[in-house]
Amino acid sequence: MSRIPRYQVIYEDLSSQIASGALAPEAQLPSEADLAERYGVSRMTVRQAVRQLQDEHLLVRRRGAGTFVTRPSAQRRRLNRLGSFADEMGAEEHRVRTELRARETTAVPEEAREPLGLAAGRETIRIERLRLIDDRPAALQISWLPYALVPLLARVDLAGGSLYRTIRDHYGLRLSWADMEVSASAATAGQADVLGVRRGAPLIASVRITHDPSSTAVEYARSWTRPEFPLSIRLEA
Amino acid sequence: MSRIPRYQVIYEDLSSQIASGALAPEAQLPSEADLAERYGVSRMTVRQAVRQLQDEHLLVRRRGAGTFVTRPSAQRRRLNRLGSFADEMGAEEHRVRTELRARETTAVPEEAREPLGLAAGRETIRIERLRLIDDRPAALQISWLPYALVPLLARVDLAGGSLYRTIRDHYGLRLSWADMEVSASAATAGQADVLGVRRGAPLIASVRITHDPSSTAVEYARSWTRPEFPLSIRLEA
DNA sequence: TAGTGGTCTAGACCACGAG
DNA sequence: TCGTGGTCTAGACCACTAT
Repeated sequence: MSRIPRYQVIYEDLSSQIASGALAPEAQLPSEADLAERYGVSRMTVRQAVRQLQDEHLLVRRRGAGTFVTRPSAQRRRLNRLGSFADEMGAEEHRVRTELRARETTAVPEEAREPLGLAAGRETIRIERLRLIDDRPAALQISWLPYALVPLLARVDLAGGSLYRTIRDHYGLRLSWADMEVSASAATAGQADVLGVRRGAPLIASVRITHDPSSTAVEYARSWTRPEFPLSIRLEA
Repeated sequence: MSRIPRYQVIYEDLSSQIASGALAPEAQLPSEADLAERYGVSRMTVRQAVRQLQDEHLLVRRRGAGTFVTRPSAQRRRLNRLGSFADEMGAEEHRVRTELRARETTAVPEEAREPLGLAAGRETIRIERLRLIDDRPAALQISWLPYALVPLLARVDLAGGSLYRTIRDHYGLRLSWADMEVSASAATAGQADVLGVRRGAPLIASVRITHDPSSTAVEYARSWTRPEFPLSIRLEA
């Protein structure tokens, strides 16, 4: 008795056919009715698999015409995905190192109260990290996580600096989406010292609130990044 | 005979109930079976409406528990989609005005040559605009477009400052995607003067290369934005 | 006109969460 | 245990595209 949904099986089959090239870019898929017959399911089930692939921009449906594999240019790796710092910085090309500067239990700071949905005085885990790229200081990050969601995180080993992997492996928390605000600020004396820039030098300043699949806020994070390490975003129409 | 799908009607009804507060944040919706009965449709139709709202993070479904209204998160300059400046800034809430500071034909600058795929000395249209939000200077933007793609753009009326609409209406160019890099910089004397900040003040600095559906680069643009107008990005896992 | 995807029905059984 | 959302069926008619 398989516990895997049928549409998921179909999704993975079509997905791997696209990845392997068996279904080439621009190629037309069999009609939904055909696919339903081949997989021995109803058309609605096929549609659920196809919709998932459409959401990932691997397939395009054209009413009256058919379903087609998208051109590879549109399949390019999304730079706008929620990922670890190493992912974002392109860890393939550069050596990313993390220096843990502080990890402690503190009352939730004012600025994080509302985003995290915590009452004043509630405890959080505060984690301050310096990110280095090719041994050069690149970004200072401070995260606050509700203590109730990640108890004892202050004592857990942070796997290679990846907070996301740690809370997934230790607490089963999956991170699903984040709202991020990006601005600019002048380096304070403390930031300047840590990041190796002059006081008042411009930094990329950002605030991020990360949520789990049920939209519970899991992390409030601020970061300051040297301008030589810009953020890359791909925007689609 | 209505040509609007029923799930769309349900979607809009629920959507406006959420917007008006009739369905408050954290509130539980009636069950899918209930909604189906109320709207006089089958459950699958209700699910289609709810899925759409879930995709937009307005609702959260929890298996075994119910469907709930999401807590709202601040809406700022949304950057997930390629759109006009007014779109990004949320033109409903704020008055966005554009001051055209320069429009001329010039040789392609060095920095834009490779992104636009132009040989040295080729001509471009250069457009410099100041964006004001509620009459306060917010961003300085300079765009270069290959002359060959938009001949005589220097003389065409720029509809309310929307370059995108103008080149679509006059040249049939549709913009499909853009790569953007966001960083920070210190205001030069000229930028400081135009934007009303002190020289050396931090600004959000970005570079964007916009493409048409066939991936031809249509625009190379730099902009400097005051930090009170941060960019907002939603990241998905 | 033939074939495609878009919408929709009226059921069904199952997995999960809360009390 | 009971109510919820998750999955799935076997049909149907419609809107649209290509020929």
